[in-house]
Amino acid sequence: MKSNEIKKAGLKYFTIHGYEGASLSQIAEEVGIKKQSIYAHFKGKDDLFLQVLRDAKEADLSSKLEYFSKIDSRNPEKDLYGFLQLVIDLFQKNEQLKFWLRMSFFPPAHLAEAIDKEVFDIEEKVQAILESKFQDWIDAKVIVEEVAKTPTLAFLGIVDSIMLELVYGNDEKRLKDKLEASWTVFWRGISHP
Amino acid sequence: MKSNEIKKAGLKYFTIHGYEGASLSQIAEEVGIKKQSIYAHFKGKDDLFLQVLRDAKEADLSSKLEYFSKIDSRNPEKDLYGFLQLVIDLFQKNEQLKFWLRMSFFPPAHLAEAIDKEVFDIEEKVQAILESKFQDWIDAKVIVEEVAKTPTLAFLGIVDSIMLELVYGNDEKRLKDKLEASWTVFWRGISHP
DNA sequence: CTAAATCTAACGAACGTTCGTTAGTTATAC
DNA sequence: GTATAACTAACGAACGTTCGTTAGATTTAG
Repeated sequence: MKSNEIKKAGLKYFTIHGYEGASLSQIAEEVGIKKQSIYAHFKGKDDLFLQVLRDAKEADLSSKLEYFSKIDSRNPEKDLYGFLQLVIDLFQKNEQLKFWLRMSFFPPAHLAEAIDKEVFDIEEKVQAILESKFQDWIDAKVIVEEVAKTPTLAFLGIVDSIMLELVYGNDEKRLKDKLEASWTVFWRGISHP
Repeated sequence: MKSNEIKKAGLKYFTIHGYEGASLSQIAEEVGIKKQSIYAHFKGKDDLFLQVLRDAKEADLSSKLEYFSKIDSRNPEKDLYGFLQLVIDLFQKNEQLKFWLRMSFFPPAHLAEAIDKEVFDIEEKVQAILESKFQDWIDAKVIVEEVAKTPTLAFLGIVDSIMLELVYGNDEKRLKDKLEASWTVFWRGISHP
Protein backbone atom coordinates (compact mmCIF):
# COMPACT_ATOMS: atom_id res chain seq x y z
CA MET A 1 0.00 0.00 0.00
CA LYS A 2 1.39 3.35 -1.12
CA SER A 3 -0.45 5.23 1.64
CA ASN A 4 1.76 3.62 4.23
CA GLU A 5 4.89 4.65 2.42
CA ILE A 6 3.65 8.21 2.35
CA LYS A 7 2.81 8.10 6.04
CA LYS A 8 6.24 6.71 6.79
CA ALA A 9 7.93 9.52 4.89
CA GLY A 10 5.60 12.02 6.52
CA LEU A 11 6.49 10.69 9.95
CA LYS A 12 10.16 11.13 9.15
CA TYR A 13 9.98 14.73 7.98
CA PHE A 14 7.38 15.87 10.50
CA THR A 15 9.68 14.53 13.19
CA ILE A 16 12.78 16.24 11.84
CA HIS A 17 11.35 19.57 10.71
CA GLY A 18 8.02 19.87 12.47
CA TYR A 19 4.68 20.43 10.81
CA GLU A 20 5.48 23.79 9.25
CA GLY A 21 9.01 22.82 8.25
CA ALA A 22 8.04 19.63 6.45
CA SER A 23 6.88 20.05 2.85
CA LEU A 24 4.71 17.76 0.77
CA SER A 25 7.17 17.86 -2.13
CA GLN A 26 9.91 16.61 0.20
CA ILE A 27 7.69 13.80 1.44
CA ALA A 28 6.62 12.90 -2.08
CA GLU A 29 10.21 12.84 -3.30
CA GLU A 30 11.10 10.37 -0.57
CA VAL A 31 8.38 8.03 -1.86
CA GLY A 32 9.26 8.61 -5.49
CA ILE A 33 6.11 10.44 -6.59
CA LYS A 34 5.03 14.03 -7.16
CA LYS A 35 3.45 16.02 -4.40
CA GLN A 36 0.12 16.22 -6.25
CA SER A 37 -0.19 12.46 -6.08
CA ILE A 38 -0.40 12.62 -2.32
CA TYR A 39 -3.89 14.00 -2.80
CA ALA A 40 -5.00 10.66 -4.24
CA HIS A 41 -4.42 9.20 -0.78
CA PHE A 42 -5.03 12.07 1.62
CA LYS A 43 -7.26 15.09 1.68
CA GLY A 44 -4.33 17.36 2.33
CA LYS A 45 -1.43 18.09 4.62
CA ASP A 46 -3.57 18.22 7.75
CA ASP A 47 -5.19 14.89 6.92
CA LEU A 48 -1.84 13.21 6.40
CA PHE A 49 -0.50 14.71 9.59
CA LEU A 50 -3.45 13.65 11.70
CA GLN A 51 -3.32 10.09 10.38
CA VAL A 52 0.38 9.90 11.19
CA LEU A 53 -0.43 11.29 14.62
CA ARG A 54 -3.09 8.72 15.34
CA ASP A 55 -0.89 5.87 14.19
CA ALA A 56 1.87 7.09 16.46
CA LYS A 57 -0.47 7.43 19.39
CA GLU A 58 -1.87 3.96 18.88
CA ALA A 59 1.57 2.39 18.58
CA ASP A 60 2.79 4.17 21.68
CA LEU A 61 -0.24 3.30 23.74
CA SER A 62 -0.46 -0.33 22.71
CA SER A 63 3.23 -0.92 23.38
CA LYS A 64 2.83 0.38 26.88
CA LEU A 65 -0.42 -1.44 27.56
CA GLU A 66 1.14 -4.66 26.36
CA TYR A 67 4.06 -4.18 28.71
CA PHE A 68 1.83 -3.56 31.69
CA SER A 69 -0.27 -6.61 30.91
CA LYS A 70 2.81 -8.81 30.94
CA ILE A 71 4.41 -7.84 34.24
CA ASP A 72 3.69 -9.88 37.32
CA SER A 73 3.10 -7.04 39.77
CA ARG A 74 5.28 -8.66 42.42
CA ASN A 75 8.61 -7.08 41.61
CA PRO A 76 8.36 -3.32 41.25
CA GLU A 77 12.11 -2.82 40.95
CA LYS A 78 12.30 -4.98 37.87
CA ASP A 79 8.99 -3.87 36.40
CA LEU A 80 9.58 -0.13 36.72
CA TYR A 81 13.13 -0.22 35.47
CA GLY A 82 11.92 -2.42 32.63
CA PHE A 83 9.42 0.23 31.68
CA LEU A 84 12.17 2.80 31.38
CA GLN A 85 14.07 0.39 29.17
CA LEU A 86 10.93 -0.09 27.08
CA VAL A 87 10.64 3.65 26.52
CA ILE A 88 14.26 3.82 25.43
CA ASP A 89 13.74 0.88 23.10
CA LEU A 90 10.62 2.37 21.56
CA PHE A 91 12.40 5.63 21.05
CA GLN A 92 15.34 4.09 19.28
CA LYS A 93 13.49 1.46 17.27
CA ASN A 94 10.83 3.51 15.56
CA GLU A 95 10.46 7.21 15.03
CA GLN A 96 6.88 7.31 16.25
CA LEU A 97 7.64 8.10 19.87
CA LYS A 98 9.94 10.97 18.91
CA PHE A 99 7.27 12.35 16.62
CA TRP A 100 4.74 11.95 19.38
CA LEU A 101 6.91 13.74 21.93
CA ARG A 102 7.59 16.67 19.61
CA MET A 103 3.93 17.15 18.72
CA SER A 104 2.77 16.73 22.31
CA PHE A 105 4.81 19.65 23.47
CA PHE A 106 5.09 21.82 20.39
CA PRO A 107 1.99 21.18 18.29
CA PRO A 108 1.20 23.20 15.16
CA ALA A 109 -1.02 26.00 16.45
CA HIS A 110 -4.08 25.31 14.30
CA LEU A 111 -4.17 21.63 15.33
CA ALA A 112 -3.24 22.13 18.96
CA GLU A 113 -6.69 21.38 20.25
CA ALA A 114 -7.06 18.07 18.41
CA ILE A 115 -3.58 17.00 19.44
CA ASP A 116 -4.10 17.95 23.08
CA LYS A 117 -7.11 15.70 23.25
CA GLU A 118 -5.11 12.68 22.09
CA VAL A 119 -2.24 13.50 24.41
CA PHE A 120 -4.51 13.85 27.39
CA ASP A 121 -6.18 10.56 26.58
CA ILE A 122 -2.98 8.53 26.50
CA GLU A 123 -1.47 10.31 29.49
CA GLU A 124 -4.54 9.65 31.56
CA LYS A 125 -4.57 5.94 30.77
CA VAL A 126 -0.91 5.36 31.50
CA GLN A 127 -1.11 7.29 34.74
CA ALA A 128 -4.17 5.36 35.88
CA ILE A 129 -2.48 2.01 35.30
CA LEU A 130 0.72 3.08 37.00
CA GLU A 131 -1.17 4.44 39.95
CA SER A 132 -3.04 1.19 40.51
CA LYS A 133 0.21 -0.77 40.27
CA PHE A 134 1.79 1.46 42.88
CA GLN A 135 -1.24 1.01 45.06
CA ASP A 136 -0.79 -2.76 44.86
CA TRP A 137 2.85 -2.43 45.84
CA ILE A 138 2.00 -0.15 48.72
CA ASP A 139 -0.64 -2.59 49.96
CA ALA A 140 1.86 -5.42 49.69
CA LYS A 141 4.31 -3.25 51.62
CA VAL A 142 6.95 -3.69 48.92
CA ILE A 143 7.45 0.02 48.75
CA VAL A 144 7.05 2.62 51.43
CA GLU A 145 4.66 5.46 50.68
CA GLU A 146 1.36 6.80 51.86
CA VAL A 147 -0.37 7.79 48.62
CA ALA A 148 0.12 6.07 45.27
CA LYS A 149 0.03 9.34 43.39
CA THR A 150 3.37 10.53 44.70
CA PRO A 151 5.55 7.74 43.29
CA THR A 152 3.42 7.70 40.13
CA LEU A 153 4.07 11.34 39.31
CA ALA A 154 7.71 11.10 40.32
CA PHE A 155 8.16 8.10 38.07
CA LEU A 156 6.42 9.81 35.15
CA GLY A 157 8.83 12.68 35.68
CA ILE A 158 11.73 10.30 35.20
CA VAL A 159 10.13 8.98 32.03
CA ASP A 160 9.88 12.52 30.71
CA SER A 161 13.45 13.39 31.55
CA ILE A 162 14.71 10.21 29.90
CA MET A 163 12.73 11.02 26.75
CA LEU A 164 14.22 14.50 26.69
CA GLU A 165 17.66 12.99 26.97
CA LEU A 166 16.83 10.69 24.07
CA VAL A 167 15.64 13.51 21.88
CA TYR A 168 18.54 15.72 22.80
CA GLY A 169 21.60 14.10 21.39
CA ASN A 170 22.68 10.61 20.88
CA ASP A 171 25.14 10.71 23.72
CA GLU A 172 24.67 7.09 24.66
CA LYS A 173 26.97 7.45 27.65
CA ARG A 174 25.15 10.44 29.10
CA LEU A 175 21.79 8.71 28.64
CA LYS A 176 23.02 5.69 30.54
CA ASP A 177 24.45 7.86 33.32
CA LYS A 178 21.29 9.87 33.67
CA LEU A 179 19.06 6.81 33.66
CA GLU A 180 21.21 5.14 36.31
CA ALA A 181 21.34 8.28 38.46
CA SER A 182 17.62 9.01 38.29
CA TRP A 183 16.73 5.42 38.91
CA THR A 184 19.11 4.99 41.83
CA VAL A 185 17.79 8.04 43.66
CA PHE A 186 14.17 7.26 42.80
CA TRP A 187 14.30 3.68 43.95
CA ARG A 188 16.05 4.58 47.15
CA GLY A 189 13.42 7.27 47.65
CA ILE A 190 10.45 4.94 47.42
CA SER A 191 11.88 1.77 48.96
CA HIS A 192 13.60 3.13 52.07
CA PRO A 193 11.64 4.11 55.14
CA MET B 1 15.40 50.90 20.70
CA LYS B 2 13.34 49.35 17.90
CA SER B 3 15.70 46.38 17.58
CA ASN B 4 14.64 45.16 20.99
CA GLU B 5 10.99 45.37 20.07
CA ILE B 6 11.67 43.29 17.00
CA LYS B 7 13.60 40.75 19.03
CA LYS B 8 10.79 40.62 21.55
CA ALA B 9 8.24 39.92 18.82
CA GLY B 10 10.61 37.43 17.24
CA LEU B 11 10.99 35.64 20.55
CA LYS B 12 7.23 35.41 20.86
CA TYR B 13 6.57 33.92 17.44
CA PHE B 14 9.63 31.69 17.33
CA THR B 15 8.45 30.26 20.63
CA ILE B 16 4.88 29.69 19.48
CA HIS B 17 5.44 28.52 15.91
CA GLY B 18 9.08 27.50 15.76
CA TYR B 19 11.64 28.85 13.33
CA GLU B 20 9.94 27.68 10.14
CA GLY B 21 6.46 28.54 11.32
CA ALA B 22 7.27 32.10 12.32
CA SER B 23 7.22 34.66 9.52
CA LEU B 24 8.90 38.03 9.31
CA SER B 25 5.67 39.72 8.24
CA GLN B 26 3.99 38.43 11.38
CA ILE B 27 6.83 39.71 13.53
CA ALA B 28 6.86 43.08 11.77
CA GLU B 29 3.14 43.47 12.16
CA GLU B 30 3.46 42.94 15.91
CA VAL B 31 5.93 45.82 16.05
CA GLY B 32 3.91 47.99 13.71
CA ILE B 33 6.29 48.11 10.75
CA LYS B 34 6.65 46.38 7.37
CA LYS B 35 8.68 43.23 7.16
CA GLN B 36 11.25 44.85 4.85
CA SER B 37 12.09 47.31 7.61
CA ILE B 38 13.45 44.49 9.72
CA TYR B 39 16.41 44.46 7.37
CA ALA B 40 17.46 47.88 8.68
CA HIS B 41 18.19 46.15 11.99
CA PHE B 42 19.08 42.58 11.09
CA LYS B 43 20.81 40.88 8.19
CA GLY B 44 17.91 38.48 7.78
CA LYS B 45 15.82 35.86 9.51
CA ASP B 46 18.78 33.79 10.63
CA ASP B 47 20.50 36.83 12.11
CA LEU B 48 17.40 37.82 14.07
CA PHE B 49 16.91 34.29 15.27
CA LEU B 50 20.48 33.85 16.43
CA GLN B 51 20.43 37.14 18.31
CA VAL B 52 17.23 36.13 20.04
CA LEU B 53 18.84 32.80 20.84
CA ARG B 54 21.93 34.37 22.37
CA ASP B 55 19.88 36.79 24.44
CA ALA B 56 17.80 33.91 25.74
CA LYS B 57 20.87 31.89 26.55
CA GLU B 58 22.50 34.75 28.37
CA ALA B 59 19.38 35.55 30.38
CA ASP B 60 18.94 31.91 31.31
CA LEU B 61 22.56 31.40 32.28
CA SER B 62 22.95 34.62 34.25
CA SER B 63 19.75 34.01 36.23
CA LYS B 64 21.02 30.62 37.26
CA LEU B 65 24.54 31.80 38.02
CA GLU B 66 23.15 34.62 40.12
CA TYR B 67 21.05 32.16 42.10
CA PHE B 68 23.97 29.88 42.77
CA SER B 69 26.12 32.78 43.89
CA LYS B 70 23.53 33.80 46.46
CA ILE B 71 22.90 30.52 48.23
CA ASP B 72 24.79 29.72 51.38
CA SER B 73 25.69 26.12 50.61
CA ARG B 74 24.70 24.91 54.07
CA ASN B 75 21.09 24.03 53.43
CA PRO B 76 20.71 21.84 50.36
CA GLU B 77 17.03 21.16 50.96
CA LYS B 78 16.19 24.84 50.74
CA ASP B 79 18.70 25.64 48.00
CA LEU B 80 17.73 22.85 45.64
CA TYR B 81 14.02 23.31 46.04
CA GLY B 82 14.59 27.03 45.57
CA PHE B 83 16.31 26.30 42.28
CA LEU B 84 13.27 24.43 41.03
CA GLN B 85 11.12 27.38 42.06
CA LEU B 86 13.50 29.66 40.18
CA VAL B 87 13.09 27.63 37.00
CA ILE B 88 9.32 27.82 37.32
CA ASP B 89 9.50 31.55 37.92
CA LEU B 90 11.77 32.12 34.93
CA PHE B 91 9.47 30.08 32.76
CA GLN B 92 6.37 31.99 33.73
CA LYS B 93 7.87 35.49 33.86
CA ASN B 94 9.57 35.72 30.51
CA GLU B 95 9.29 33.66 27.39
CA GLN B 96 13.00 33.21 26.97
CA LEU B 97 13.29 29.93 28.80
CA LYS B 98 10.45 28.39 26.83
CA PHE B 99 12.06 29.54 23.61
CA TRP B 100 15.36 28.15 24.80
CA LEU B 101 13.83 24.79 25.67
CA ARG B 102 12.10 24.45 22.31
CA MET B 103 15.20 25.30 20.32
CA SER B 104 17.44 23.09 22.44
CA PHE B 105 15.47 20.03 21.60
CA PHE B 106 13.95 20.84 18.22
CA PRO B 107 16.32 23.23 16.49
CA PRO B 108 15.84 24.29 12.87
CA ALA B 109 17.95 21.81 10.91
CA HIS B 110 20.27 24.29 9.22
CA LEU B 111 21.18 25.98 12.51
CA ALA B 112 21.34 22.85 14.63
CA GLU B 113 25.10 22.88 14.92
CA ALA B 114 25.33 26.49 16.12
CA ILE B 115 22.51 25.93 18.59
CA ASP B 116 23.97 22.71 19.93
CA LYS B 117 27.18 24.50 20.77
CA GLU B 118 25.36 27.07 22.91
CA VAL B 119 23.23 24.43 24.57
CA PHE B 120 26.23 22.32 25.43
CA ASP B 121 28.02 25.34 26.85
CA ILE B 122 25.26 26.30 29.26
CA GLU B 123 24.50 22.72 30.25
CA GLU B 124 28.12 22.07 31.04
CA LYS B 125 28.44 25.12 33.27
CA VAL B 126 25.27 24.47 35.26
CA GLN B 127 26.17 20.84 35.75
CA ALA B 128 29.69 21.73 36.93
CA ILE B 129 28.38 24.14 39.53
CA LEU B 130 25.72 21.73 40.77
CA GLU B 131 28.22 18.91 40.99
CA SER B 132 30.59 20.94 43.13
CA LYS B 133 27.73 21.98 45.41
CA PHE B 134 26.73 18.36 45.83
CA GLN B 135 30.33 17.48 46.57
CA ASP B 136 30.35 20.09 49.34
CA TRP B 137 27.19 18.64 50.80
CA ILE B 138 28.56 15.13 50.64
CA ASP B 139 31.75 16.22 52.37
CA ALA B 140 29.70 17.97 55.05
CA LYS B 141 27.68 14.76 55.38
CA VAL B 142 24.43 16.66 54.88
CA ILE B 143 23.41 14.23 52.18
CA VAL B 144 24.24 10.60 51.78
CA GLU B 145 25.88 9.59 48.54
CA GLU B 146 29.16 8.29 47.23
CA VAL B 147 29.66 10.25 44.03
CA ALA B 148 28.41 13.76 43.40
CA LYS B 149 27.45 12.99 39.82
CA THR B 150 24.54 10.76 40.77
CA PRO B 151 22.44 13.35 42.62
CA THR B 152 23.49 15.98 40.08
CA LEU B 153 22.14 14.07 37.12
CA ALA B 154 19.04 12.99 39.01
CA PHE B 155 18.35 16.58 39.98
CA LEU B 156 18.87 17.83 36.43
CA GLY B 157 16.36 15.18 35.39
CA ILE B 158 13.80 16.71 37.72
CA VAL B 159 14.53 20.14 36.28
CA ASP B 160 13.87 18.78 32.79
CA SER B 161 10.63 17.08 33.77
CA ILE B 162 9.38 20.24 35.47
CA MET B 163 10.17 22.27 32.38
CA LEU B 164 8.26 19.79 30.24
CA GLU B 165 5.32 20.11 32.57
CA LEU B 166 5.54 23.88 32.23
CA VAL B 167 5.59 23.78 28.47
CA TYR B 168 2.82 21.23 28.30
CA GLY B 169 -0.28 22.89 29.54
CA ASN B 170 -0.98 25.45 32.12
CA ASP B 171 -2.42 22.97 34.54
CA GLU B 172 -1.18 24.77 37.64
CA LYS B 173 -2.47 22.01 39.88
CA ARG B 174 -0.73 19.22 38.03
CA LEU B 175 2.53 21.16 37.98
CA LYS B 176 2.38 21.63 41.73
CA ASP B 177 1.58 17.94 42.28
CA LYS B 178 4.39 16.78 40.05
CA LEU B 179 6.90 19.13 41.60
CA GLU B 180 5.93 18.00 45.08
CA ALA B 181 6.04 14.32 44.14
CA SER B 182 9.39 14.49 42.35
CA TRP B 183 10.91 16.55 45.09
CA THR B 184 9.62 14.33 47.91
CA VAL B 185 11.00 11.16 46.38
CA PHE B 186 14.25 12.83 45.32
CA TRP B 187 14.98 14.35 48.68
CA ARG B 188 14.20 11.15 50.52
CA GLY B 189 16.44 9.35 48.04
CA ILE B 190 19.50 11.48 48.69
CA SER B 191 19.06 12.27 52.38
CA HIS B 192 18.20 8.85 53.80
CA PRO B 193 20.83 6.18 54.31
C1' DC C 1 -16.09 -13.76 -24.00
C1' DT C 2 -16.06 -9.52 -24.96
C1' DA C 3 -17.21 -4.65 -24.27
C1' DA C 4 -18.30 -1.02 -21.30
C1' DA C 5 -17.87 1.08 -16.99
C1' DT C 6 -15.50 1.96 -12.81
C1' DC C 7 -11.51 2.36 -9.86
C1' DT C 8 -6.61 3.32 -8.79
C1' DA C 9 -2.57 5.85 -9.00
C1' DA C 10 -0.03 8.67 -11.04
C1' DC C 11 0.92 12.89 -13.99
C1' DG C 12 1.90 18.03 -15.87
C1' DA C 13 0.23 22.53 -15.50
C1' DA C 14 -1.39 26.01 -13.19
C1' DC C 15 -3.73 28.39 -9.25
C1' DG C 16 -3.37 32.01 -5.63
C1' DT C 17 -0.62 32.92 -1.70
C1' DT C 18 3.20 33.53 1.17
C1' DC C 19 7.94 33.33 1.93
C1' DG C 20 12.63 35.79 2.61
C1' DT C 21 15.19 39.17 0.35
C1' DT C 22 16.91 43.29 -2.45
C1' DA C 23 16.67 47.98 -4.48
C1' DG C 24 15.49 52.52 -4.54
C1' DT C 25 13.03 56.35 -2.26
C1' DT C 26 11.22 59.23 1.47
C1' DA C 27 10.80 60.77 6.19
C1' DT C 28 12.81 61.39 10.76
C1' DA C 29 16.34 62.76 14.17
C1' DC C 30 20.48 64.59 15.90
C1' DG D 1 23.00 67.91 6.48
C1' DT D 2 24.07 63.68 7.15
C1' DA D 3 22.63 59.03 9.11
C1' DT D 4 19.26 56.18 10.40
C1' DA D 5 15.05 53.98 9.81
C1' DA D 6 11.09 53.80 7.81
C1' DC D 7 8.58 53.31 3.33
C1' DT D 8 6.95 51.40 -1.65
C1' DA D 9 7.80 48.21 -5.15
C1' DA D 10 9.25 44.22 -6.87
C1' DC D 11 11.83 39.71 -6.96
C1' DG D 12 12.38 34.49 -7.54
C1' DA D 13 11.24 30.58 -5.04
C1' DA D 14 8.45 27.69 -2.58
C1' DC D 15 4.20 26.57 -0.49
C1' DG D 16 -0.45 23.79 -0.40
C1' DT D 17 -3.98 22.92 -3.43
C1' DT D 18 -7.06 22.09 -7.63
C1' DC D 19 -7.72 20.84 -12.31
C1' DG D 20 -8.08 17.88 -16.25
C1' DT D 21 -6.03 13.90 -18.14
C1' DT D 22 -3.83 9.41 -18.85
C1' DA D 23 -2.56 4.51 -18.32
C1' DG D 24 -3.58 0.38 -16.35
C1' DA D 25 -6.15 -2.84 -13.62
C1' DT D 26 -10.72 -4.58 -11.92
C1' DT D 27 -15.43 -5.11 -12.09
C1' DT D 28 -19.82 -5.26 -14.36
C1' DA D 29 -23.25 -6.23 -18.29
C1' DG D 30 -24.85 -8.24 -22.26
